[in-house]
Amino acid sequence: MGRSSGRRLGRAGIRDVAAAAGVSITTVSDALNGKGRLPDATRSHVREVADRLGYRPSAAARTLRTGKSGLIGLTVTTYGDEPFTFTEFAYFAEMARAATSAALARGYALVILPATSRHDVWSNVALDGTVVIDPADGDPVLTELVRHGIPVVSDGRPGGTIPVTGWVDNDHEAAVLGLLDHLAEAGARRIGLLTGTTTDTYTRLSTTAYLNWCERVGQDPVYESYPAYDPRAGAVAADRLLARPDRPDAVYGLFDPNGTDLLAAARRYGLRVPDDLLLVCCSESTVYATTEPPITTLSLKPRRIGTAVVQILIDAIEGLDSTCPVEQVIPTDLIVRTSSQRRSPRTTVSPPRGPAGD
Amino acid sequence: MGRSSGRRLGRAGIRDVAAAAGVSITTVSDALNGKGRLPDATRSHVREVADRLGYRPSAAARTLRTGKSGLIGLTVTTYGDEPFTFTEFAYFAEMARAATSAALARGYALVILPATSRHDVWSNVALDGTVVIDPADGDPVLTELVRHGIPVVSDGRPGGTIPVTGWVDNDHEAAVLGLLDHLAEAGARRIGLLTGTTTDTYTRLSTTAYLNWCERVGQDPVYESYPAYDPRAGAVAADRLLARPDRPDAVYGLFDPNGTDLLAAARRYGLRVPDDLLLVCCSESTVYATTEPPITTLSLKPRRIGTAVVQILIDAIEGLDSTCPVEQVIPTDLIVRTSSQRRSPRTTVSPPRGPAGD
DNA sequence: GCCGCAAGAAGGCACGTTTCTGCACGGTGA
DNA sequence: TCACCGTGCAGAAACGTGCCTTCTTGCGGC
Repeated sequence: MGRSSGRRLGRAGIRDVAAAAGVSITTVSDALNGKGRLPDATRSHVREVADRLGYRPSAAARTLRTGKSGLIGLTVTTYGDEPFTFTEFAYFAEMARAATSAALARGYALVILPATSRHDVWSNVALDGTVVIDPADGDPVLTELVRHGIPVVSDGRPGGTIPVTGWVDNDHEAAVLGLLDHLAEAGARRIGLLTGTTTDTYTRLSTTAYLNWCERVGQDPVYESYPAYDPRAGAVAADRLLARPDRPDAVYGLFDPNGTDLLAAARRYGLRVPDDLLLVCCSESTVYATTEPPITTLSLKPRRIGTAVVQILIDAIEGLDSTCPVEQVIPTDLIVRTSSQRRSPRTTVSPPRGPAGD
Repeated sequence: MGRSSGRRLGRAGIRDVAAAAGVSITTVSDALNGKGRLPDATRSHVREVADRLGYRPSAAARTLRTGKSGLIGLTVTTYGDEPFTFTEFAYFAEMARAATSAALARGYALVILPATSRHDVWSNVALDGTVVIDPADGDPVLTELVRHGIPVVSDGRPGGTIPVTGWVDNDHEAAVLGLLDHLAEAGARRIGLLTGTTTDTYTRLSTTAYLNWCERVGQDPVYESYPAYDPRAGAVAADRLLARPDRPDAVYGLFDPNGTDLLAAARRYGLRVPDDLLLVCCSESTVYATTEPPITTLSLKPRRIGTAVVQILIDAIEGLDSTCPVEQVIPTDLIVRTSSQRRSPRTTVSPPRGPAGD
């Protein structure tokens, strides 16, 4: 007795609402959650009293009771001890935005958790599931999560043999092949690649696709690698690539800032784009629409990926999943701009061998 | 009896650890949390057993008991129904990164919550405090939070008279005045402004500072406004500004993409930068270091802001706060590049610096 | 020999919710 | 009249911690 109305330390609890409405706790719970069998009169009465008291159910108590927190972890890759990746701001921002939006629409919220967080931080938040961006081979965090039975959906194919709930990814191989074909069609004779030294799946798949393409068309690979997390190293690598004796007449840069870096390097060597050098880079940034010249970009469609990842994850959380892991491939989008469009009318380059389409 | 070892439905609980270690629940709790008076032998024994069982304390139960969740909300402004702001990707990413890092270092995690979320989503997550980015005048969400006694620290001065826990902001007025002085010193006679139609504090303060400066030096204001959330409108507005009969010979753009937009517009009108037009824009993006020419930017130091906001908030949460609201002003940083230097003595192309620097 | 003291550990309540179970009651068919 | 059933609601058991209180025990001082 003294408790329900006497303890006014914190916010109003469900007991206070029950007392004020003259009903039981059960009735309040049922009325507010739309459960049980109650006449509409009781329902509205309870709701009104709850509103009047400013009652908000305790998320912690509800989570404890139901086992569902409504929280989804968003694990971002880290370089050093800093979260996020340096080179893909626009990708991450777009992806996170879409994921946040999609989660919210289904009543979930996202918790940002860098992959390097120690276990105590992870265990300090009740997660219904986790989105992992670009999981590393045998990621210990990922293993731990799966071992604890928490649904995990990754952006990018998981490296090891970890039984993940599902993943969403682009077909990086097809994207690179199509892009290289596009450059060849525009007249490129020797296409170079600006790639990374990191071992993530995206870099690996893209690079091998490039090497395969080179082998198929009989071109010697021309590429430079640099640690993608170091923004300054990108400019240096771009410079190296264009300084080579076997300088390419077209370049594809795997990372977001490569476009401006390559453009600056080209300028430094007096190369005109696209006349002397064709340029494409993978980026979600809109600045490439207004550079001089505008640069052709490959978009990985982060918004579609972010949305798909969250949908799959929440389906799994709510038990709507199929038993087998859900794998979804999102098509990429090559936004063709001036930098990859040949200027001279037509140089007949024998098309290597059109496997698909013309 | 049957309960502790019989119920193997979920993860191991504190009871299981107590049973396996042959001690009481209290002892386990004390041993793992470093409380109570226990000999080191018991402590290490309990820890070992807990590790062996893979015990993770339930975050929900702990939150329910202690009233602390270790979660901090990160409220981002929304345009339409999409979270985040379109125009400030780099700022937001940097700020969020720093905030995440700072929070993590103190054992907290960040929850992304768009400002337009309805109340039920907010109440579904237990927050110890909230960071609000760029609060709007009389923001209902902000009011609600403060009314519920949740500590709130904002990035940017809060608009209304809401008794917020604290805020961190730049001195936008000083920044703009210094920047305009810099342009005037570089030889600008008529400085234009590319500003926004939104009513947020940043836009308002910067614009009035510009108008004040104009009045002080006796220059007619020359500015164009556009809805900052529409990326395409920026290019149009930049064009309008340079198409005016009273065309400025220097322009400051308030938003991130203004640099490339203005550069493109200048090119369109045959204006050379910086010879015919001096250019500065507010941006955290590194692309402006490698544009042609490199563009002078005003950095708002989002990393310092993000860190400061989180520190103030956590201090308040943990009761280390002073009673009065904490206000902290972060100095801005004008990164002078070619675009705002008149009569550059000679355009020496410097090779890119090595990654280690010197 | 008894009392006080302190270390070590256990008992049990409370946090606020959900939900299972079950009671009271009025109407209805047999 | 009685058994039966559906409706409207209440009691109380969890959920898994943290922590306040209490109990036991060994031991030294008077």
